[in-house]
Amino acid sequence: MKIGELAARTGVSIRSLRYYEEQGLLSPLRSDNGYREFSPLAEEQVRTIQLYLQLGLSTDQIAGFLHCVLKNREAFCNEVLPIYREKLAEIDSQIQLLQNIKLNLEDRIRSILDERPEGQVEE
Amino acid sequence: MKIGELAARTGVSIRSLRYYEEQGLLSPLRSDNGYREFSPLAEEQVRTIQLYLQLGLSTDQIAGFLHCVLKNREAFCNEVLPIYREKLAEIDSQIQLLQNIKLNLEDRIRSILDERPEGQVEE
DNA sequence: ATAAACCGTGACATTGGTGTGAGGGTCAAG
DNA sequence: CTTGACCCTCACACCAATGTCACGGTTTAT
Repeated sequence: MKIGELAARTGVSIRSLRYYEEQGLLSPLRSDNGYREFSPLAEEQVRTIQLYLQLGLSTDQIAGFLHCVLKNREAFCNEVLPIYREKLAEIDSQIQLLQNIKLNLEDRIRSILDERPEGQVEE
Repeated sequence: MKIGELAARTGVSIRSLRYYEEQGLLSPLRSDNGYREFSPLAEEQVRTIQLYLQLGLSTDQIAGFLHCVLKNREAFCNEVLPIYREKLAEIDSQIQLLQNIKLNLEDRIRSILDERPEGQVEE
């Protein structure tokens, strides 16, 4: 199938599909006229890529194990687990950072409300 | 004081101080030779800017109320509260997103460990 | 044969605070 | 007068996936 059809089937933009190829995540054949020709398997492949992107992995990381997970169960691809763990640690520290900011903001909001029960003043 | 001294006092890079000026957060005078001349008050001003940046506010948002909060208590600056609330909502949704990814990652890690108690396989 | 709907590549914009380097003034001390 | 430590502006790089032009070739249907 051509790129437009793949885009329609997956909901992923043509631009992104071309980018995935550039990053080594897709390897469509080329027709004589230069058009990309995707196998039917590409559809699932794209959904898999999207799934990993939504986990916050980079195309670089995905490229490292995509080949394997398309053929095997994830558990058989040794690249995956360390990347998941690394990502999890990263997420945890981001959450921590955001929680701290959140507490800080809540404090400050409370202070303002305490100090100014209803009256307001302009600059 | 000149920019180098302000940078040394606050720990903020010269580059950043110039950027703050560009964003309207600092308005140093200029000496005859073109050098920026900061008042002693600038030191506290920079610390205040840093504080807001660490809350995740943009220079644009900070510019909207910095003038006021430097002269009054935050509670008297009406711009502040809505921005805090907006930021808080944003933070909450980011945390939510990260929590979802975290749960997803933990599930997937668990699946892999369940499925592969110890044996590994190469690609 | 012509228009509409595809496809191709290349390249710049986005986000936003900061790093970094080029190229060039200013000024104080030796 | 020279050296070194300041200062100035301008401008590109970064991160990374995606949007969006421009410009041009191909295919399909009328």
